[in-house]
Amino acid sequence: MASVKDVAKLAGVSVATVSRVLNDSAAVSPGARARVQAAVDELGYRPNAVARSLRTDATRTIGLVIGDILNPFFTELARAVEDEARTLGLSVVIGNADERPERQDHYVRTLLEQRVDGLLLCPTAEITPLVRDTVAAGLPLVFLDRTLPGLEVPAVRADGAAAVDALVAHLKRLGHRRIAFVSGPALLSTGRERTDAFISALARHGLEVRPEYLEAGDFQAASGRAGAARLLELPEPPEVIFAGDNLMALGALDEIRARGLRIPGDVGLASYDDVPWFTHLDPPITAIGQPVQDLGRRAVRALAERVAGRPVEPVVLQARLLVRRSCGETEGSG
Amino acid sequence: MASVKDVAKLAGVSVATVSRVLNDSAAVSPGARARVQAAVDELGYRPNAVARSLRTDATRTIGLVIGDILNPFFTELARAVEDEARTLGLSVVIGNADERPERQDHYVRTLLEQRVDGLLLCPTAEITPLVRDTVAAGLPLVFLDRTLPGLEVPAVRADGAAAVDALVAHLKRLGHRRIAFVSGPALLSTGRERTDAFISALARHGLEVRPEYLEAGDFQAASGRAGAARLLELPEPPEVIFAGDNLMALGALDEIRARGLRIPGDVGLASYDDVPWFTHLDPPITAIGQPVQDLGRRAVRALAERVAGRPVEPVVLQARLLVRRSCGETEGSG
DNA sequence: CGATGTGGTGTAAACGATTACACGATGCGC
DNA sequence: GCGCATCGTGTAATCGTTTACACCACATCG
Repeated sequence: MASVKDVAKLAGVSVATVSRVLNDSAAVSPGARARVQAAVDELGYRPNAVARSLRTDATRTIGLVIGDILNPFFTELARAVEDEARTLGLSVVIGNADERPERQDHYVRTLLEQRVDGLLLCPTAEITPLVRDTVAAGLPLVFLDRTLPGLEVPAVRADGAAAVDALVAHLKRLGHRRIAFVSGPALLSTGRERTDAFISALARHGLEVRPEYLEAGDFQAASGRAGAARLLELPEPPEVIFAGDNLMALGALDEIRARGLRIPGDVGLASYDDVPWFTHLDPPITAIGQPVQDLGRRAVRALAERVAGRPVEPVVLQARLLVRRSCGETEGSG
Repeated sequence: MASVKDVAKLAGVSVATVSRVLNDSAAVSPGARARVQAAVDELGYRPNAVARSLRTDATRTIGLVIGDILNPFFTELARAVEDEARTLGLSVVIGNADERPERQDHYVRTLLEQRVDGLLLCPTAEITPLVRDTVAAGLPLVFLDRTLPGLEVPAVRADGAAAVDALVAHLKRLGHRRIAFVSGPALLSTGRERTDAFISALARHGLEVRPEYLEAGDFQAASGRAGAARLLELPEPPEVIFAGDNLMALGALDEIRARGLRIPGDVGLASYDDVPWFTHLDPPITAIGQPVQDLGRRAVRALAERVAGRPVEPVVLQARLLVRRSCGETEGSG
């Protein structure tokens, strides 16, 4: 593959001039510029980003470590990150942690070795030594969707407390009193926050918080199904099951269907996180939607600021309730 | 960030020895090895992959350019590719072409500059000059899912002819005669193949191929919806709509629902490509499933072979029919 | 007319790793 | 004790860029 030396030779100039033409970094005479361009075209020269990165100590690449690439929430998030990065001229290397801390660390390590300019991390579980070291080493880092307490790292996330409150209000209006929640892992900030939001929303609306209506899941479909099964076998089963993420909602849906129960007639279903196919189910699933596009874009911009050495504030966007028909019909909508 | 020089100084050896310890590339005395290890740990040294790549002319990174990251088929494919690559110690940089040739080329260009060791490409539309040049330049390349005719590039893909035939047989057995197909773009090999398979399956089963039952779509949901709308407004609408991919099936589903029609009572629906939520719909959607995991894994292995300089044969796996209930009940299953 | 820019260019030193080559110290066979 | 292989090590070149620095030619200004 042709190098700047080859281009220089063919154009009859020095490598410095070639580099100057390629980067517009200094004045070059029109003649030299034209000859360099011609040589570049003739040789099909492509700058070697590896060499450039070594010299400039910048890769124009960021890393994105997500929780689970098969979770449509993260897929959409990755897509948004890519889009924004591309407009900024950055490449994105995606690592799929598969919700496993050791795999998260694997990718963080690899990305570190690849010398990404910055890292977008959706942390899996608690702080690992590697993450702590990375922060300490001063690599530009931004948490996305999830945060880790006690680290000086800005986070870009969505707050769902108001939306959860609106959901509980909606359910109460429909006459429901017995509402169950299948939570995410307490190790994850999103897991904790959603549970807290649910509990305080119940309290605020004067509904009883029954411990047996709190099922612990792990953001995967199987746990949603298992949680739903336990809830539905309670002597007094809940009127509505609220799942802490879309995968657990899917699991709960399976279990409800497998038992031959009807939604919302026999039991209502709601989900944290909205995914496209929720609207295609019968009935469509009531969900709490996060501004995923914005989350991704803002995270990239925040990281770019950090890479440029500027301080950034945490970003908190608002999730919102999307009322559909899976918890019962609202007057006027059926 | 610490470099080999720092490690060498701290360990009291030369950089060559450090490198030898790190790569196990030659005999090193136990004492020196231990001192190097200690220095590495103390400094938290991480090798700079950028420098290493420059010197060794290998990045241990492959590129993957997919058609549309929001299409669950490609998401799953990307996941499989990542998994296999990881076991081989390779990193994957994903580019999302969004089904746009210019965006595909953008990523190919970037990946070329990043000097990936090889490229997995799900080509969007016809051969672009860049792709032709890339092949000519000798970069290890493997086509995945889709192929481009006339290029000396091995492809890893799934053949669906038998599955489409089985689908038509299944539909015929259920008493259906009027079967419509919403095709993918004829520019894509997968679009063409599926249409051909459909037409010859009809012929083989003695069913009429009616031109008005062939709707041209583009693998996106909107075109599936539009195609279904036109089909359903025909004087003699089809008994079953077979969509050329999962997104168009989604669009068709929307249109069918919007018209208040029942599946399969009023019209049947089948889809090429299976996605997890098909089984969660009511009724579950009959689909043709591709061995996505295998496709991804085989593609990575084929590319690794090419990178190693060994020739590889094209790989053709078989898609298979997954009978569910969206085209009518088979005896014994309802 | 000499001093002082300034525009255009080239030379060579980095960046951080790998590795060819050279070299001294041992061990071994004869 | 000599020759020779082997082991362990260090020096320095190299990969393909960018860029500090030096330089020359020319214009401008007092």
